Parts: sequence; structure tokens; C-alpha cells
Amino acid sequence: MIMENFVGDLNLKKYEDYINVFDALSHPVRIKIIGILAEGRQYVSELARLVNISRPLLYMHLKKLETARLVTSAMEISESGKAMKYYALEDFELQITKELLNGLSQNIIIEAPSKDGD
Amino acid sequence: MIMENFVGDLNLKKYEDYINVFDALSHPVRIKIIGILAEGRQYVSELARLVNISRPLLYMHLKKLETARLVTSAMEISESGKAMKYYALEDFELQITKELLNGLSQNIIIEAPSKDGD
DNA sequence: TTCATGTGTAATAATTTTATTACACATGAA
DNA sequence: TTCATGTGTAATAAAATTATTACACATGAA
Repeated sequence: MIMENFVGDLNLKKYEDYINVFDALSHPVRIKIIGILAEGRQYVSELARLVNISRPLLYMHLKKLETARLVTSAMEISESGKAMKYYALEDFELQITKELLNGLSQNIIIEAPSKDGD
Repeated sequence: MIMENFVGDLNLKKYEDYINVFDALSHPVRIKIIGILAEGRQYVSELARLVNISRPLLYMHLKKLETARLVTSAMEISESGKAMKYYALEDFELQITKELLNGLSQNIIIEAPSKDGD
């Protein structure tokens, strides 16, 4: 079995996929969320209390994490009959090397807007 | 020799260090820069041409990469007598795991601005 | 001297991200 | 019915990032 870039359960292919992950990991609140979800899944309102931010803001951060596929969500009806949305952390293990980034770089083309401000 | 989180030549300790790295890696232009520097060091003006962006913008991106300590810079006087600023890629190898992020998470405290928008 | 090339940065504009506020709607329990 | 708790999102404000423009200054060669 060949594993070019071992990336755990995440299936990152295009450079955009990686950038989504890096972007997702570039904010303290989102690292905090990951830390909490590492202990086990949690529903939104409770997660908001644990992270100490508002629910609307939490949704924004969760969206980034979900886009990066670092977390997944699932709706459930609790015993008491309430709808609960649970978020869970994905399994992942990312190895970032110069070689990987160099490889991604090959697919990136920056189209020229202006060459020099002079 | 114990190596808690192997991070190559980068010496990342605080969660801010990691966030700086993630942030640095979260933009196509910067990945492109890394890809080019992976082939060898380069001076600013030439790098700007290779990446296809303006020099002022390049400086901005280089600053982020340098803050993250993914690149280093050095001034040199060329044979022809011109001052040249060379940028080079650092050696690094980063293993990102749930455990690492969970560890970082412990040090992050989000101070409450507002609990819920309701 | 003028041109081509290198350095650096200040000021501003454009865009995106982050954060807040204010809603609407559902359920179970008191 | 009212309260506490859960869901979701639209609109806006605030802040940060990204991008542009316009400078200044240095060196070697023509």
C-alpha cells in the first residue's frame, strides 16, 4: 500500500482542500472547539457555552471546520423530544512537509493583476 | 531523546506559534512562494516575477511566512554591487494530530464578550 | 545623465473574516 | 399559557487581511 501523503481519514487532494484545513486551524476559537470535541461529541448550544461564544458566531466557526471536513454534524431527537445538532471531530493525522507543499504549489497559478506598483 | 511533537527545525511551543504557521499556509500565494523557495533561495524582485505579484504585496506575504518562521531572509551585496534580499525556506516537518490540537486547546481561553445573541 | 534594476515603505482601497444583534420557530415542563 | 431550552438565519457592524498605487533612494552600465 502506497500512501503518498498520509492524511488520516481526511481525503485531501487539491491544494484548496489543504488550504481549507489550514484556514480552519488558523483561529484560536476553532482550535478550542477541536479541543472540546476531542473529548467527545457535543451539541451546538452546549458547545457554545463551553467555548464561551454566541451561537451565531459558533455556527460561523463550525462552518469553516465542516468545510475543511475536520468535523461532522448530525441531527438527533433527544429523549425529551428536542431536536439536537451534534458535532463530532473527524479522525485525522496530517503530515506537512516541504515536499507536500511543493507538490501543491505546482497546481497553483496566480494570474497577473499588476506586476509592480511602480 | 524525547520529541513530544516533532516539528522539524521549527520550534513551535505556544498555540500562537502553531496558529501563525496555519495562517501562513492558508493562502495560495504563500503556498506558491514556498513551492518556489523549495527549489532554492531567491531574491525579492525575482521572486515577485516568479510568483506573478507586485513587490509590495509580496512583502506582505513574506512577512507572514517570516513571522511563522517558515522562511528566513538575508541581505547580500551582489557581484555587481547591488543590494539583494534573499529569502530561503526553512526546514520543517509538521505532524498535526488531534492530540496536538487538543493539547494546544488547553491553553486557549476565550473571554466572554456576549453569550448569545438572543 | 539617463536607464534598468535593485531596495523599502506609506497611504489607501477592496475584500473577507469575525462578531453582534435581532429575529423566528419548536418542544417539554411548570 | 409561560418559561426554559433547543433549533436556524438574516442583517449589520467591526476588524483584519489582501491588494493597489505612488512614492523615495541606491548601484552599474550605456
